[in-house]
Amino acid sequence: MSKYTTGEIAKLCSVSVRTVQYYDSRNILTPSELSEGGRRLYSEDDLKKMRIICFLREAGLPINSIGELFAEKHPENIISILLEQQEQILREEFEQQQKKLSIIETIKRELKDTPNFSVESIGDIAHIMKNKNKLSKMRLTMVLTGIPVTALQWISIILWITNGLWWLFVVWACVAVPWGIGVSIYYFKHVAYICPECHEIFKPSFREVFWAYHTPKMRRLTCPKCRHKGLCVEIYADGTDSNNC
Amino acid sequence: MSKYTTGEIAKLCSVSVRTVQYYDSRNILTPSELSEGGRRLYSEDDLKKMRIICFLREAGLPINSIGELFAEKHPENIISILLEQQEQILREEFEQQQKKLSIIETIKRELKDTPNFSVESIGDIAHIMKNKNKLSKMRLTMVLTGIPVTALQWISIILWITNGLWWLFVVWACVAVPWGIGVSIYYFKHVAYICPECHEIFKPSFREVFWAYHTPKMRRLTCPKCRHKGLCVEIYADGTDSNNC
DNA sequence: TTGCTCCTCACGTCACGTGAGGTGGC
DNA sequence: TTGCTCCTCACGTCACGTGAGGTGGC
Repeated sequence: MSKYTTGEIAKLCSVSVRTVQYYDSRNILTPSELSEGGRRLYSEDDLKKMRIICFLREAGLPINSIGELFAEKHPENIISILLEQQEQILREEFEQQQKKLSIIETIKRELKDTPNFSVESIGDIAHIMKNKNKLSKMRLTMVLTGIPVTALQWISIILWITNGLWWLFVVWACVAVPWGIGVSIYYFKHVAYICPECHEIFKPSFREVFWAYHTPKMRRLTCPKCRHKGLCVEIYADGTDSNNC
Repeated sequence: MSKYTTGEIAKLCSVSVRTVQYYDSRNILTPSELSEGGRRLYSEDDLKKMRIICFLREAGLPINSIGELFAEKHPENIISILLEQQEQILREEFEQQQKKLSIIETIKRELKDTPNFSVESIGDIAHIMKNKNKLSKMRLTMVLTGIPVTALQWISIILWITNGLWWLFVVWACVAVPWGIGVSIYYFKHVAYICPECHEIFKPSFREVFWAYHTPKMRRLTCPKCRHKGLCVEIYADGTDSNNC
């Protein structure tokens, strides 16, 4: 029966000598024999065990778990549990990776598109990304509540033209006008804007918002802090004032 | 200008007080003021900076890099480099994740399919996974070299039947027989088998391999160590003997 | 005065890597 | 005898977490 030294085991398993020594100190794999000079001597079975340990480590299992596995009388019983746990952990890490990548991609895109990009712009991106879901949720809700109102509008118009039924249109108007005002105020209360110059987050007056030129995601406003006038990105903001967003 | 304490900054950025203190000690974010009692006081700008730091950390950037970024006079120049690096790292980690997951999936599958699964079986799986590519590469090479031989076979048969051209078939036989023997020996030299009982890796005699019942990936053989007779998984093994595989 | 928050050490995490200084074995 | 390998401390990594024991500020 051939015996292996620390260095031989290390080479055969493609790890460092230090790793083999470390596994001994942690009682993960203790050599089956010691030479008179105190050197570790590993058997063929030790080598096989080491190969299994390295393989499980490649799967990301922590050495403590591997140690427990081998200490167990019936390792078959706990191995499936360990594997399930590990798979769960890996899937969670996977989601984290996706998040990180999406942050990097977003910053890279802004870096390309924004002419005078500064480090502060990253703060703006953070704000936009974090409240993106809330903002689109709110926008979607508005569109959905708008559907019955719009439906009533068309029905009343058609009936007016075809049957001369004018009073339904009046009903619609009585509903639509307060609805429009209410929705606008609600929307206005839940958004804020980021100044591209000084990166201040501010809430302009309702009148300014109402009349300002805008694209789906931006609006031309004047920053109350630096007086810069230009397109400001719209973000979601909880009611009240601009300090708690 | 309002001032924030350590705890307030921590709460606003969803981190621990310890993290805020740690960033100070590492000179990532030092408070712009200290109270008379020696307490950290952060300004509005500090808060903004902290938010950017936390966001970059969410992207997985190491705090040292973030610190260097803010120390730079023109951070715009190095941010894209940092992002590229980080993306590279994430993509590599991603590949690692895939590898780990595939290992776990493979063990789980074997755990289901193998009736008397033991920890040693994991060593077999490691062997099979590691040499899978080499084995399928060798098998593919054999199939590819077989194509011209088979083509010649059919051409010679057809010409014999249609034109009575018998000598081309003789040529084919003179090529095919040595080719068949050569390929078989080559293949035999580059495979070994794993005993499902004692997990020994062994190379049986050519005759036993030749006559044994087999499936695409297994062959019914007798293990030289434990004398168990059963289906053994075929694996790739470099020439010579079974010790260096 | 009483909670609450904050302060600074100082050690722990995880799986080793990296020397330092000394020794075994061919 | 000379390289080479191996041995054991002991500290470093990374971004904090977790007490301990003491103090500031409402």
